[in-house]
Amino acid sequence: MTDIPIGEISRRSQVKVPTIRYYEQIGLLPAPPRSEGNRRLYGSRDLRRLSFIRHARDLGFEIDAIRTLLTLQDNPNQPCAEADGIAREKLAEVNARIDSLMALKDELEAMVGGCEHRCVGECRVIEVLADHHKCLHAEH
Amino acid sequence: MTDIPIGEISRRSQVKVPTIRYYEQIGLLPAPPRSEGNRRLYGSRDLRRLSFIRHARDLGFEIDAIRTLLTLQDNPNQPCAEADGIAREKLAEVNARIDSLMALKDELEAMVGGCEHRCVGECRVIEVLADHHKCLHAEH
DNA sequence: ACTTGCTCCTCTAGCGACTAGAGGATGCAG
DNA sequence: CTGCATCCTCTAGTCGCTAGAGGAGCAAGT
Repeated sequence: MTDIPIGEISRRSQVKVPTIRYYEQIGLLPAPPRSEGNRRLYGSRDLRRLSFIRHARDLGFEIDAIRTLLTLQDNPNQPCAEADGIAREKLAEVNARIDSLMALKDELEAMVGGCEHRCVGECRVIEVLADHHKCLHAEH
Repeated sequence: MTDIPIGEISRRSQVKVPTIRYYEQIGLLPAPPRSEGNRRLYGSRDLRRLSFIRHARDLGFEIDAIRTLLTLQDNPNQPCAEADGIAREKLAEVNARIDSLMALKDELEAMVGGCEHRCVGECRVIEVLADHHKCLHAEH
């Protein structure tokens, strides 16, 4: 499992080629050795690291948080309070985002449902956007 | 309700001063007349437009969609199918985002709950991120 | 008249996390 | 040996702002 070219590691990790190069550039992925023809050659360690990154990105972790997580992963003898903290923070963030999206969903549903499809002058979508008091939720 | 300076219209519309200037720059808000001392002077029409924009942004509409919505608002004699369509699209998007955030929430909760807080070597947070098969949801 | 302190002006550069494209080198199959 | 896929580096663009420099205008107090 060694000497994997960038295209193949891209396919296997589901991370696009330019993104992999970008990760190298910002120091998230170590620069791999090169072939005689100057091509990057990756190993299975890199594949694991890339999959880790991709998975964490999918879950909405920011690059900086991932950087911390990767450092933790590299020295496994430390207490994991920090990793746990990062995940907890993310969880709180996700919950907040769900809440506001649910409110938004209600509002959009009311907009779409309430419109009689005649002309813009009477359109509820436009009306609601123009006049905040027509909102279901007053918070925002 | 005329000759409102940028700071006041910012306070009233809840849109930050640089953002208002940015909206002018990208042609979302018309350039207002200026005072002798070259200061922007807004009217209540601008206030309504800015509130509309802000509200739509809060609801997650992109600038381009808002541009369309504003054009529609400016000519109220057209059928509103387009505005309705934009709102419907947004609704579908929001629903999709809620779904994926709910999945994410489950996953994060399992991570956080499952960790025994000893050291990184045994941390479930790191483990789950490193190994996709430990996920609750296989889709991503 | 002068100073203080606030608001405003323009301009440029930066953010995050990529993505797109130019222009060229390498590698491999037929 | 000819195509074509893959790779390289480099720069610039995306979106929706945000930050900061450096300066001008304005209103109130002394």
